[in-house]
Amino acid sequence: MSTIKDVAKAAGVSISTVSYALNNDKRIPPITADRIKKIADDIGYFPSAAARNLKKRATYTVLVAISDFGGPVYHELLDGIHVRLAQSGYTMIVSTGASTANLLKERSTDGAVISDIHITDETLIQLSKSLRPIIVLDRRLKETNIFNMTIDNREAMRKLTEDVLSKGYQKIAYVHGVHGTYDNNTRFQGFTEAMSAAHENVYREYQGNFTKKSGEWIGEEILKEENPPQMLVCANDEMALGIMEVLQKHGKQIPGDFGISGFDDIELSSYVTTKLTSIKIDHFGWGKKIAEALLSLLKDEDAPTEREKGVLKIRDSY
Amino acid sequence: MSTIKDVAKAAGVSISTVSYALNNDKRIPPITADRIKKIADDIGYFPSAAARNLKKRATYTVLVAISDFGGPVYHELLDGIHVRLAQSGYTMIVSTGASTANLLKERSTDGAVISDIHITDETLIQLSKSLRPIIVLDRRLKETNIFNMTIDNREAMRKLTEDVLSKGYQKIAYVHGVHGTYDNNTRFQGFTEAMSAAHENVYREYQGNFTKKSGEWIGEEILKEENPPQMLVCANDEMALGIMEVLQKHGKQIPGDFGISGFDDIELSSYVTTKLTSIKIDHFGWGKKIAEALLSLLKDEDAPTEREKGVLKIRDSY
DNA sequence: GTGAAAGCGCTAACAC
DNA sequence: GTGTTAGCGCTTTCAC
Repeated sequence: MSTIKDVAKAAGVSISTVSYALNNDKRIPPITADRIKKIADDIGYFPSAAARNLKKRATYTVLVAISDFGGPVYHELLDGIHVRLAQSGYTMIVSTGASTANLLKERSTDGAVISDIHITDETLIQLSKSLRPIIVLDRRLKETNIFNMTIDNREAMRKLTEDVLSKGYQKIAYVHGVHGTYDNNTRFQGFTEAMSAAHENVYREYQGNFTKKSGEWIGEEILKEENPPQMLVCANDEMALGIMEVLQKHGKQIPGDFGISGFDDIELSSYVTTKLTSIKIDHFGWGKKIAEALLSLLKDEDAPTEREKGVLKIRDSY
Repeated sequence: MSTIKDVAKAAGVSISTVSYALNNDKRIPPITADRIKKIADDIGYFPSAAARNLKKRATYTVLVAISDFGGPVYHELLDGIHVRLAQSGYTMIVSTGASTANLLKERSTDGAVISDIHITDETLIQLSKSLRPIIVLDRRLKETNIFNMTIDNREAMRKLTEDVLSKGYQKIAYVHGVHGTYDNNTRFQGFTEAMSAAHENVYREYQGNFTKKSGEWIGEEILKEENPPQMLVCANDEMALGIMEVLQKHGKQIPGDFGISGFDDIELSSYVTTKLTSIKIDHFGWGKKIAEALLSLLKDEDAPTEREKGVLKIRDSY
């Protein structure tokens, strides 16, 4: 492993000249610079990130922390963030679980995007004191170095619920995701808002955890009920898909016997026979906006951090 | 942002004592060590990764490079790697595209696991000279610091094809994934081996690219044929699912009019009505083995890098 | 236009 | 048991 010293020696110049040349400093004439670059190349020299980071107190790297690699929603979001970051020469790294805490604490990146409900608010607030800009996607936090970019769940779910209501549905139940999470709370808020406005009572509430499995359990539960709901407004697509699968397997018609709606409009919905009515989020576009905002924050500029809108995709499931 | 100096000053000791205390050096008596740790905590001190990395010439971080965040196969693999790495105090970071090259070049991690066909062999070989252990999952490379851990595609696909043959199928076609990739090549090899052994001709070959969309196109193509194949052995599940969807949508029976098989046994298969016969890979377990091997290599120990076996999951699609 | 040298925040050898 | 100090590989100020 060669260092800048080796290059300097091989080129017969000082290490500072090598540094200037490699960083395209205008003081070095192109001829010299090219010669040095050529030599560096031949030697197989690459600057050490550790040394540069230490000296510059910057890493040109951004961390995106997610709760797991399985979620169907992350794909496009990560792509969106990555694309925009790459344009500006930033490196994006992704982590989960314990790794995330390590990376944040030790300032391995210049900024971070957090979408991992396993990280507590307290940890984040503590960390925000050493790591400058942190954008959170999965909660709302009012803190100096923390910026919020969330999806306008409430508004979207209100619209969806209004649409359900307009179709004449009664006995409308709500299927919760993980209790206490931003996404679940705000989606439920939008739902109740629309229900109250229409003077409708919430017929029943089910407690799921955003997974397809939890949807399946709820589906079984519904099958056993004497007076089941007519309509199931679900906090996300995966649960809706789970419920739908179980109900259909038992001969229920959707729509007909039951109406179902989701949220997120995940790609999976296209693998399924009855197309799910859902809220589509442009995760790729949103990812680009998030990166854009983070880039501004890294330059100490203000950044727009408005809520991302969802659009109602009416299909066949109610 | 506080440094080790601040802690030393606050504790009235030298920076080396702080360093020793924080790294649990036995020379520092527990009382002192605890006092110093407490102070570090109060100050909100965390060691800088950059400084430590530079000094120790190690990062205790491992990179996993994948080709995109969307693939349904990566989820469990990443979880498996992460779990094992975390046990040994290593941090795992994941990257795609341009970011991967940056991280590898600048030695931001101590080792790497590569599953990204966009990275050329040449790049990898060049990089392997500075970054010590690299495990590749998506190709076979014989190079000093590069280790191969691949799935035994050939053997698995041979078994599957033998099973197809034993069911009496004729007019058997193969659906290729991305041309030239390790996975596609070796799966096709296994297929042809079994076919030759049974003195069967390959009825037809279709060229897909591992995506569901490409499966759909192939499905359309098949519908137009006068003498379509009876059986479609696909290089992966996603293409098989795409074909199945199109054929079923046009009233074809599976099995019956067509038999179909996949490879990978992705979770998605469970969203679909006709369960796909496929090769199940224990990606989580494999991930743990990969991490185990990398950990050994990082300690300069030998590592077992045998091929991962797949198991045939016979279900309903042929 | 180029070089000498300081210093980023740590670790660890060595001295006491 | 604790402190002093060199040095990891760079960037950048300041001289020349």
